[in-house]
Amino acid sequence: MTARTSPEASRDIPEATVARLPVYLRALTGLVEAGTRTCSSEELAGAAGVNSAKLRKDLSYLGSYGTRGVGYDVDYLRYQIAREIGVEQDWPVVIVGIGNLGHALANFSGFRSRGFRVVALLDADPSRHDEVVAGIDVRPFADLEAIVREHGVAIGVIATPAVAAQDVADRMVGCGITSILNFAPTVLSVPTGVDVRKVDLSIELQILAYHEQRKAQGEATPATTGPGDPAHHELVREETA
Amino acid sequence: MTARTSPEASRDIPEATVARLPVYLRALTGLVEAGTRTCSSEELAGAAGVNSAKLRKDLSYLGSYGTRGVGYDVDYLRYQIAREIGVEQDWPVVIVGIGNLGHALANFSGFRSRGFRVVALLDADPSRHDEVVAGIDVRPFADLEAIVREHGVAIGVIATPAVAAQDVADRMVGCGITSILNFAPTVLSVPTGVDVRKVDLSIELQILAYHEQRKAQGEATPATTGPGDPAHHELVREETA
DNA sequence: TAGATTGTTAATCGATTAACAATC
DNA sequence: TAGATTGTTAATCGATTAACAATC
Repeated sequence: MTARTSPEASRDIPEATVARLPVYLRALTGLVEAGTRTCSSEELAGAAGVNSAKLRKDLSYLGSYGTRGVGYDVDYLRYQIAREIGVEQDWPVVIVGIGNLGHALANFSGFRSRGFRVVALLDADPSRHDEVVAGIDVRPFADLEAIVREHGVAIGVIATPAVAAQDVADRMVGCGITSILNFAPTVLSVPTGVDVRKVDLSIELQILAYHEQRKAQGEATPATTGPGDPAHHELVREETA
Repeated sequence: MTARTSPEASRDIPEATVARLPVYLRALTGLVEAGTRTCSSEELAGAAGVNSAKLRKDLSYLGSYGTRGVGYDVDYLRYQIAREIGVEQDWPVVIVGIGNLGHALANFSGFRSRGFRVVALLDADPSRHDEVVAGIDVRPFADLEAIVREHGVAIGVIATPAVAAQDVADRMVGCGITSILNFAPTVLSVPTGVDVRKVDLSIELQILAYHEQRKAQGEATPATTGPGDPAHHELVREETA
């Protein structure tokens, strides 16, 4: 791997901070594109949607990349965060399951610009092996091992139906993949040392529904109204105004 | 809204617990479908991918729905959690932005079974207004207000490009939507009282990349290897085995 | 009654935040 | 020097976990 420039600074970054670094990176990229050379923690925090105390605390885990009284050099800080995350280099990824969602993921242009390169699309369904999606051939799932070996893939994306996901994960782990992004609505079981992150549409919506329900409860509650009922809606409107 | 059966039990559920309730709900639905009548916290926790102490603590915020020495009635607990989340009723949602991702979301079958009903697909691009996606007409974005009023929509999904997302959010908020699920890679600014949840592919992958990079650092580090390099891959494989 | 399992307590851990000394 | 802003401290808050009394 690339030589480390600041070997000790990167130890033990809290997980909550790690999850925000990509947000800061994106905000900084926006500032670079807007031609901004320098920014304060206040400005950057605003762009990232956090408060400035949290931002400064987060950045302090990486090192001291700002200048007191001045702020941060946008481009320099962007580079340092990208390096810390590890996206100065390109990570090869495979996507398994080329249904509607797999199509959308394969066509997602943000991959390339943000440190990732889709090296293969795999699907178990032979009828999809003729397709070319986003300029990439869809290949049989059986090719997984060969592709992972050939490209040194460490990150896999699962976009299959729920029933297939555990099998796909097992095969991925079996051939050396140690990070999985799972879009299938299942709990995956993987050995220690393998990271799984989950993106789940229903869960996100249900979390919103929970809070929405409670907002509605805070209002006057005519027994006959509810979400989906136009009368209910007017109440929501008042609360928001 | 529907009358509350246990008015005091649902106050102040911690956010971390709220985020896990949908996971428990899904696990319970799986158990119901498998014909399981009763389960212990240990079993349910296993199915949900958490430890049993956390599960019991979480459930304790809802009330006492288990029986000591016996466990939980699967169907009864499933109902109580669904009611608590608010998905015993159907929430009408609109999806704005019918590109690749919007297509995938519109076709996502889990909506219906999990408490949501897509009542409209909207897109600003007139060339898409002929399309029918998942049996639903794609309509002009200008119809948003009328649709929200007609169906009492409280939850909106944004699947547009990043540049359009803030405008879409403003319009949604303006016509009474108070919960937004945002797939566009932008920080949305919304007034207090409006909930936004964000799903961001690049961020998830970058979080994985960070950990992946650190796994690689723990190994022997021949200066010339890195991810994407087959030699590197063999090292990853050893760590996982 | 004996065994099993919940619901709760209390200790621990991690994350957030405001305040401010350091310093440009 | 005076004003601005970082990096850090310390207090607070929230989440996790193990242990166990309650009780079926």
